[in-house]
Amino acid sequence: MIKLGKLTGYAIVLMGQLAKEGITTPRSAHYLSNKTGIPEPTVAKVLKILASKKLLASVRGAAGGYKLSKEAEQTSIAEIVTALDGPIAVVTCVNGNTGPCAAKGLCPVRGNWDHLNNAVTSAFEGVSLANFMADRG
Amino acid sequence: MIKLGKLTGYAIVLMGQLAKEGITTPRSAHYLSNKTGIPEPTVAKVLKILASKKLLASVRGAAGGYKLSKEAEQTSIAEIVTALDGPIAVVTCVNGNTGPCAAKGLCPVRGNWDHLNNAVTSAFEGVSLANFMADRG
DNA sequence: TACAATAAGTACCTGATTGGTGCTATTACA
DNA sequence: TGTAATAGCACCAATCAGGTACTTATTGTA
Repeated sequence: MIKLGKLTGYAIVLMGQLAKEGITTPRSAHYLSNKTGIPEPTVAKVLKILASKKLLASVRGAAGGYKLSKEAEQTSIAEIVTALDGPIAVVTCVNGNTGPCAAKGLCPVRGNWDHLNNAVTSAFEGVSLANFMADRG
Repeated sequence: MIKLGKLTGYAIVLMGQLAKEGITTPRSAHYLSNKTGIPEPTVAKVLKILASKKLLASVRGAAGGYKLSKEAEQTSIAEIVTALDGPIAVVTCVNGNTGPCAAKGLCPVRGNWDHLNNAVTSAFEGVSLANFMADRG
């Protein structure tokens, strides 16, 4: 189904929420859980990952929380996806990964996966978080 | 990881092999297994699926097998992916699917997934099986 | 100085998805 | 009539992702 992980979906939703709220004051996991309906432990997990990848800035201690580390226009969906699901790769045997591909020498299309991979990657890079928020009533 | 299913990878490899061999005589699952290194039962399964989706034409009986139902130029990767992994959808809550999205009313980016989805879909549609075979030594 | 609120980090459990296998029926050719 | 091949099931097993819990670290406030 080519689907992204659920967590990636949550990440986009959460960052979308933060984009709406602005980047002034940090928001806690508890607050964002209420706002989005995503279970709090899961929200916390996603936010931690995003913070570790520098997509969110964290403020520790009482009255702390998370906020966007840059404007919504500057953040591409590709960055969020990469943070959650790792590098965008449609098949496991793309370049570099020599081990598990049993059909190494036989694969008649070997080396051409990159072509497809780049197409998908640029599709994600072409959409920013701000694009996501744009045409909404 | 945005990855396609393994079977989808096999499918592209197998169709690539058939493209190389031409569409004259049918090739058996046994033969294709030898050629590609993919285990025979798995090859059989993938070919069955591709045939049921009309991407391959099957010939039953002795000396039977599978061949491409159309030229490699006419077959997009999107068709193969759709046959194996179902419709291309990056998240489960894209339009129509109302049930499982718990954040229905809350989701701040609701309705904008299509944007992303279309980008990915056209990326797959833009690559044909022939493209895959093209620049190979 | 103590306490409360909150993020950071780690580890684990569980359930769904998917890859893989096997069996039986059916078809066609020699 | 026997053999070679696909068709169509149903089933098993393993991997992986989602979710949860627990502990530690940090900061503001009383």
